[in-house]
Amino acid sequence: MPTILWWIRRDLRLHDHPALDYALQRGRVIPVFILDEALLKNDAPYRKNFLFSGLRDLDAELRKKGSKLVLRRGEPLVELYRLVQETSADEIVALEDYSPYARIRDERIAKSLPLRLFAGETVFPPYMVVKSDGTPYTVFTPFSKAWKALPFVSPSGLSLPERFPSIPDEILSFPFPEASSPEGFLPGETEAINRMERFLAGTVGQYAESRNRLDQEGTSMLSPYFRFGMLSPRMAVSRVWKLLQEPLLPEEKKGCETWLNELIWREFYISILYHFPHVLKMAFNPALRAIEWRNASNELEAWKAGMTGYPVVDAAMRQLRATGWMHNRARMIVASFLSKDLLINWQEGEHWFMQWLIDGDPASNNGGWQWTAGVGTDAAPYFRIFNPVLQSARFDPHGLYIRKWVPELRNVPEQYIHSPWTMPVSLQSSLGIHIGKDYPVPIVMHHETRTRVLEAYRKSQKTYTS
DNA sequence: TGAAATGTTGGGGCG
DNA sequence: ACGCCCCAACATTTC
Repeated sequence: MPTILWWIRRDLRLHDHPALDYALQRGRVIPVFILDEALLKNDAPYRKNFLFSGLRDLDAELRKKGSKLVLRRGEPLVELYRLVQETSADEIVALEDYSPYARIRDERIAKSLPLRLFAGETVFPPYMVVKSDGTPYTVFTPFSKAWKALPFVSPSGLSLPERFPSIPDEILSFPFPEASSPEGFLPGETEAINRMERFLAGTVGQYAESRNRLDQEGTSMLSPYFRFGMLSPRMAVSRVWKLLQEPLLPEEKKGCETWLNELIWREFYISILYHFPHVLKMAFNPALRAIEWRNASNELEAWKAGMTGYPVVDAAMRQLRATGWMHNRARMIVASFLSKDLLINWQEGEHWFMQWLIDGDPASNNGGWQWTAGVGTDAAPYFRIFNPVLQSARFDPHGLYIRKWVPELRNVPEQYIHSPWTMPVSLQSSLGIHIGKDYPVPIVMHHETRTRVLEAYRKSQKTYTS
């Protein structure tokens, strides 16, 4: 009976897993995770904690079935080579990982070891969703049309065996690193599936509207689970397709379609990064690569710390630091503020998000930043500039989100909560909140920065065309 | 998956 | 009654 190493990377699940299904059918499965030493450095603490506690959860699930997760540390190629020798494995299976780093790594490994890859990070692999001439889509709407036209196959529903093959004790396995899962995000596929079912049973009905509300829990909050493959995207799409076939209120139908679209956006950006890996280094739009970004480290620091003087921006940036998560609408607002109002290179924000986001993923994060900065594929036109005060009033009408994350403004009346610097001094005194002392004066004025950024973008375009 | 600037319309106050 | 002005409300265009 052949021995097969199941190399786990960003697919911490047992359900709907083509590589695992294959391995279980073919022989004795040894689940392995290889901890790259680079991962142990002191960055991305929330994401790392979520991953580590996710590994523990997966190990616990495997132990219930008589197996376990073998944890190794070091260079993947070296460790896999050793493992193949130790276990006399015949084959290594894994899910395709489409990030540039992973593709290079896997290609190298496949040259010297029997590595067999299966699709599963996305519903459709990025090389499948292409135009008839084979070139990739760079605009979302045609991409999503082509995506929806591809033949969708629901997860096989293969039931997993009660018992997995046991793992011989002599296989070296490191102890799991200490980690506690970030607040609000229990790790693991059971939690992921429960969350999705709760979402589909309720919230999705108002999703089209409520997903934008900063003061409500209107989003699915599933991103960390997709990030680590604790939830299969194909499973999610299968569930939402099924729901769409049931009789639904117009609002519910709209909610389901909007959520499906979000799942397709995820695949769109995975596809963009797959076909255009250079977007990690520069703007997708060549005409906007020559923008003269401001070098304003004090303003960048104020943005990072949530001390810009714009309550909605500060609330969001503090939420990120405190929890590792930020509401999607808030991500757009703070990204627009950094790139447009402060005219600071969006890549600074991209890196900061990767450092702190529990769901940080190069494809979605880069895609989102390029979109907001207006320099990416199918990007918001660069002159589409968010007014942080209007966004705040529209999506946090009573200032509840602000009050939660910027407690020094807790008692500011609704009328002034989005722009506290407009409070009369007498009111500031009676509330005991002095703008400039207890909470910052805005570091820039939006109406002034608008013209500045428009000029900078225009200049880059002009340089490019001439 | 905007917002600001500019243009148009129509009702009401008023001489 | 009529024209004029103001301005809010809405529409269009511009960035």
